Amino acid sequence: MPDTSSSPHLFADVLARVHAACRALAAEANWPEGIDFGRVVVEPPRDASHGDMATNAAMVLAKEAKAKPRDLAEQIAEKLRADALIAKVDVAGPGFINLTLKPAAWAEALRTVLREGTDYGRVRGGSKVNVEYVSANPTGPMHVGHCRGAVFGDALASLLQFGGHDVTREYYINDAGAQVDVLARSAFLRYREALGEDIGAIPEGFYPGDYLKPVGQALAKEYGEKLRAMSEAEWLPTVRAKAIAMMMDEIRDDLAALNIRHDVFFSERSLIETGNNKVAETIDFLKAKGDIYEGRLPPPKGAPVEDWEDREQLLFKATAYGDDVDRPLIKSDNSYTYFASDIAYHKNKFDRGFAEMIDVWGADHGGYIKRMQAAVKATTSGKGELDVKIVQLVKLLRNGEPVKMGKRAGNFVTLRDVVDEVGQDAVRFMMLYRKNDAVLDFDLAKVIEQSRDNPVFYVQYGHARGHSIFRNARAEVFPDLPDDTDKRIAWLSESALERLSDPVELDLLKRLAIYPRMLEAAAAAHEPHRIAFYLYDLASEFHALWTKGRDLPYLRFIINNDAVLTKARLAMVQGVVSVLASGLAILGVHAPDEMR
RNA sequence: GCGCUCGUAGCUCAGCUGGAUAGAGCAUCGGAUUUCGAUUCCGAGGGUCGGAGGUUCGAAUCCUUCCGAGCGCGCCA
Repeated sequence: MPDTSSSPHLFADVLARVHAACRALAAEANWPEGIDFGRVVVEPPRDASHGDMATNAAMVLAKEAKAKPRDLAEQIAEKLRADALIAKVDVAGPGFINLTLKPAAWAEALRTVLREGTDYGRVRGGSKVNVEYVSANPTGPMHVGHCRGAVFGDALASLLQFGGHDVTREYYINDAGAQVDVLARSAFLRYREALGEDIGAIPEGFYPGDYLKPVGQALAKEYGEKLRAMSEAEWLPTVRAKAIAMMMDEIRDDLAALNIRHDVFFSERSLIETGNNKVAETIDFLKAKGDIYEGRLPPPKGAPVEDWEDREQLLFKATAYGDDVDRPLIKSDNSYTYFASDIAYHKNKFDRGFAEMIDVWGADHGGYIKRMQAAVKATTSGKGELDVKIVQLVKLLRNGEPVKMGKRAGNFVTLRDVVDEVGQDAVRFMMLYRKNDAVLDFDLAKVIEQSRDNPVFYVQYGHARGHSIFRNARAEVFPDLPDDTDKRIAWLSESALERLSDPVELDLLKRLAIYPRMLEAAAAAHEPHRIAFYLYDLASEFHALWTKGRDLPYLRFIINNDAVLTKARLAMVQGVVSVLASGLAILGVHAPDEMR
């Protein structure tokens, strides 16, 4: 259980009070033992006129308490009326209990924001989680297609970290299959080219991209003519290792352009090292459990396979764990299938202490989920849990028109091209401003527009506007308002927050109070996009309040002849600024002090 | 043929793991704005939540079944 006591927030607090009321009632009315309060929630009602919060306690508990929901609601409501934090309790509809809090509760919520600063909403003491993302093949630079999974995985990792988990960010390097041999042969061509040989057009079946030229040059510089004299079997391991190392450097650079850094780069090849063959070990392990057998598979349906050969082969009993068909582990050439090493890899994660694993994959790998989850179940005896997050395709547009593929680096737009054109912040925010499993349109022209159309700008501008207000306040009212964030917060925490009483101000405070609850839900669901939407809403509410000050001068943040009120409002602005900065930090997007 | 994902306003999408009268942004229409520093703000119209059944106090959400779209479908990673 995560320890939430270090970060009390209003919704958790009220939920605890509702629980207490129910428990008291349970004792009085002799409810059966062991009633589960887990389904009781406290949430903001859809319609604000119902109050500040609503709970479904009576409806959820009615059956077990053997009471009618309405009656039970009345009894719980009666208990809650005695609560010092709660101003009004109503029972409505089928048995909702609507709560209206005393205004002081919202001031207190703001005080919590200021006190906790960048830790507001943070939870401590959670479990170990492994998030594996990107894992692009080391056969070339990253292209736009990789971008979304990279950003998503990174933000999810940050979100879980903020939610108290001990997170490891991991990259699985597919450096063992046939593809990296093709890479090696392609690099060898470039090596011969670097030695002055005319290699002509790159033949079919090789990687044609210019990005392998530096590899060839590096090989020429390091080995001179030596490799050329060798047979392929002799030079291949050397060339392959060099090419993979250089590709991984390039990929790391690409990721750094998005401010993404992994903790662990795990090599697939390391799993099948002679003398320490984890794949063989894993297969033996599953054999001992009876999850592996020699058998035949029916030919695949759908698209016909020309060279289908019916043969006896080593199969993993995936169907015993929810998959549709058993899966082969060894190819006809006696090497392991990708799946076989992937089983060993995930078992290895579990053995390293990760009972919770998250993999981020592209949409084209959707068909692979069941078998991988089956494998995790089998290798961990059900103790390990794998959640696979699929990120859908990104459609790259410019002013609504699909972007033609460039030919600079092969036949794709590189991740670097996109980051260079629109910037890291726009890429990161927009990749997260959509549910991960929905197709995303990414318009290169729109994301750098400075308007409300562009949520990146809109949210960042909210943060900048807050700072603009501080600058003005310093010039007009409080020359000693500190510039340093921590000092400013300390300075503002002495404000008369009870002066914040206008309904629109209270709405803003309520929005701030929800932040920890939103984070909790987003972390539990593995859905970082909720943060992006929350931030947009918060910024929107803040901008609206700012504009209101034009028509209604008494709502301006800076009131020249009322320093006390001004200070309270600056405290509120600070609350907004803090939360915007916090949320943007989790998404990995900068929170600028001014827009340029 | 099978599996996975998705289907919500004219368009692009949210909808807090089952809650009350389904929400934003574009676009359309109507207003406000010589600004604490913008590129804003307020309001209106617009919906059979793909269709049909079911589960229960209650369904966009869960189940079944159709329809439609995308992805995938032995030894490719």
